[in-house]
Amino acid sequence: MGKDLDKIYDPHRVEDRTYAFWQEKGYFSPVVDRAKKPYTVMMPPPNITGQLHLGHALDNTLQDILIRFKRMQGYCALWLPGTDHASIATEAKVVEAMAKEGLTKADVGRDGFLERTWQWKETYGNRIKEQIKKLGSSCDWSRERFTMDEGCSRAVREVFVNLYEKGLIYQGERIINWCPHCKTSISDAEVEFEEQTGHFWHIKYPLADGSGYLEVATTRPETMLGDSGIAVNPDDERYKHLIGKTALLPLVGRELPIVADDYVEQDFGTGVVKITPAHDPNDFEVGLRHNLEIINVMNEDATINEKGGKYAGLDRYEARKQIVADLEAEGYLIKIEDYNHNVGSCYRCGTTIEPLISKQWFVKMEPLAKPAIEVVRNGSVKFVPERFDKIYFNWMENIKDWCISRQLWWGHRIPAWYCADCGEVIVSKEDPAVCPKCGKAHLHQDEDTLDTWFSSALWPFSTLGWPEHTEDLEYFYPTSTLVTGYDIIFFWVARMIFSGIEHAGDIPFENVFIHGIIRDAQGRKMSKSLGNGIDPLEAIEQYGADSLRFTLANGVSPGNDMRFSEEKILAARNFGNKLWNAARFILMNLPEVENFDLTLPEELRAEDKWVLAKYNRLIAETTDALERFDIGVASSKLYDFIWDIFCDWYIELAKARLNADEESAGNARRILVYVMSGVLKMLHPFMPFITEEIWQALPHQGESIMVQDWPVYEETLNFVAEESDFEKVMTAIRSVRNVRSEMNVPPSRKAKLYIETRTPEVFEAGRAFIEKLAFAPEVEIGAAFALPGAAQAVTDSARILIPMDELIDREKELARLAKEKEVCQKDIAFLSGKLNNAGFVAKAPDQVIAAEREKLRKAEEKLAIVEESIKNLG
RNA sequence: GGGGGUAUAGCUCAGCUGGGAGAGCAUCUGCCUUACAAGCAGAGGGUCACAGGUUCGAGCCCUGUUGUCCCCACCA
Repeated sequence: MGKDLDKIYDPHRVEDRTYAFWQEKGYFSPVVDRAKKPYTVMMPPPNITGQLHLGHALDNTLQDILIRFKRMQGYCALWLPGTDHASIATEAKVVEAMAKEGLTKADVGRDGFLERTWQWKETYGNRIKEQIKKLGSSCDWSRERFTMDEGCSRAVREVFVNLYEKGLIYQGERIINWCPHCKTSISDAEVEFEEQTGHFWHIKYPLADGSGYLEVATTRPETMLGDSGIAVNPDDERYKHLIGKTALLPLVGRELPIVADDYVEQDFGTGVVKITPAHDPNDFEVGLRHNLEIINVMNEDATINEKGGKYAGLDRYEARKQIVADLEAEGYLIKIEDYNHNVGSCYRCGTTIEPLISKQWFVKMEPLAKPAIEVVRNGSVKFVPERFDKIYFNWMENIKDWCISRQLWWGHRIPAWYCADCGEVIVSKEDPAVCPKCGKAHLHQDEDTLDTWFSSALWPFSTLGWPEHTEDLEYFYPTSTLVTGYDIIFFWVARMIFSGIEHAGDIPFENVFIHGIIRDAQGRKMSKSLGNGIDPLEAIEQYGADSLRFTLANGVSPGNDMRFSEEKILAARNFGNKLWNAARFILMNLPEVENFDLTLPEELRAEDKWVLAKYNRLIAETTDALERFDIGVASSKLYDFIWDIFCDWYIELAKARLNADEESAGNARRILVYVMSGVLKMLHPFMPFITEEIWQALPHQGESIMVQDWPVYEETLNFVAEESDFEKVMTAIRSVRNVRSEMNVPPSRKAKLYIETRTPEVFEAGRAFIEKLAFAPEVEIGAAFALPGAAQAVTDSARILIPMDELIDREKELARLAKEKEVCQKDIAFLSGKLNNAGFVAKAPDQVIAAEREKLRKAEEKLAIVEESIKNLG
């Protein structure tokens, strides 16, 4: 890393090399140190289904910012990375890939399929890992985990068996959500509802005694093949007399008992409901209450099975058409109404789910949810922003049992065995050789695997070695902060919370930092079908990882979605370049880099104290914002300071000194380096590569910026009076520039300045800067000047006369001053009105009143100076 | 049906515990003032969605209305 920097920062030259350097040094891998406090973040493991998208980039950037910040603050910081096997999603991808070769799962068999899927994991898992590295993520690769690795799999078994033994996992016949495309059950959380336009078919169900018919309305006529009853409301006068009688199922002829159940609402539809226990969750409940037969009429691919008689083999929608046609032909169809209703679909493939009765494994949720609600209620686990706890409570308090078995091959196989001889069910951590009941060896393992979220739920502790009591687990658990999107609070966050409490004996994390999703410039969700997604790797390729990170961080506001656009990343790129050039300037002005005095000089000048006071405040504000997870605020504070305070002002001021006497120049250099280094450290979590590159080039101590101490606010740098004095000089400079600009005077046209002021010492101290920055070959400071032909710049502490060669436009000048006067008068009226208000003076805090008095004083002073100027003109 | 977010400059968004509205981009003007034209110096531009209320004082707190986005539930 040389001393001379290129004119433009080139991320390509820096990033991979720097990342490798950090890794070599082992900075990402913390060693358990009891003298330090741990700070732990578990990376939400990306699915191995493909590649990272911008959402991952955001999630990763936020985590890296926190972990780098905490590491610099002296915590033993662990960020543990990994990937998720994503059972259903990955299986679908592999099936799809095989289909291109003309193969199916059945062709290759379970073992063959798993072999292919592990191969997939190898390829895509590694690709994702490389992508995470490209972002600059300082996660500990030596502790990298995979949800199906040996340790995580062991944790899964341990948990399954523990829950089973406590009676919290059970097997049962329930209505579950079946995806006919993925051919597996899915949990309630995995179903997405969407309103669709459909129909209400009104059908005659004749009474068995021939005394008439009941009118039934249904949205899914094909399910009638599985009807086993008719229900009406017990209080419905229209149908009361029919309760206990039977009706005949059209087309099929089955007798259906007519039962009374509160579930039926009298004023919805016809008030008569056909009951299909095998294909509707509510009907299932009604069926249980009235002992109705459960008739499953569907196959796993949503075709009608043999119970459907002549409709057997037809797809569900084809069957619907036929049935409706037959009903009509036979006179059972009364009418068809348009009807909008919500239809559930599989969150992975979008296929309309089919509620089916099926034997599955479930987790009994209520006992687990209770303590999980409590830890959020009592503040042990905090959501940031807080409002997400409501969403969490709402879900947890109404939670239903969790269907965890999946009819998939890729995943953790359910550790249950069935004895072919005696029918015993064995649930065990170790594979059993023989049946413990009958001693025979005819065992076969349950074919199903577990919901992928079952293993993700254990992530905060399974990754640390649980169920072993490892040193890592003892030290790093509970973890500190979980960073994730609001879209997986139910899937993941909630399940980690109850799992942590239940199995690891403590909350999994203290804070849940929730961010939104990234949308495109028009605010649309990024999606493959819209083709509006932005590939983070392309963005990095084009603008550099730091630019991407800064864009994401700077735009984030906790819990809210953000829009991503070319303009924003361009602005971030420009910011990096600004920083780069500031560094170049400093370096160009350093006689040597070695043996440079990194401390502050004893003697500080007005502008030094001014910049140090600002810098000091920046430390407090940035640190505070980061502690509060206000990442976007922290980044914009840094941006503003670097651009406005440091580059636009302090560097410009320093230019006036660097060619002056050696002592002043030397001090200026030390302050430039001091402030720059500090700012680089604070910016490092956001833009790790460029800050490292610059820091290495500047005079420094230590081997890397990422292991430097985080800057600390110091009371001794809080130069309040000097700061405001120096700002008088700045205001004067701005005011002169303003006047010149309004008069269209180019900087090349110099003009001498005469400064009338009551605080000449303040302007005396700023003389050199005024000359340079207000384009004056010479500055005179005094109490009174008589220069009738001069333009005049007015501030609340000075009247500055700018004599130009040519005559000024007296009318224009008068108008400008009159406007200034008017503004002053308005200010005075406003402020004195406020201060004369008895209520304000009596009730407002003292410091507010004092501040208003000060404003009034300044306004009055400025008015006096403006009036003097006007008089001077006339 | 229930809950939540959001409404601020042409666009994207800040605005900390209530103390005279800010940034970036865009627009206009003038500058190659040798760190940076990926830049510098200026300028214009806002009834803070609407209506009430609390307060000495409201973009911020309360109530209601409207627009918009989202989550949950799911009556066949």
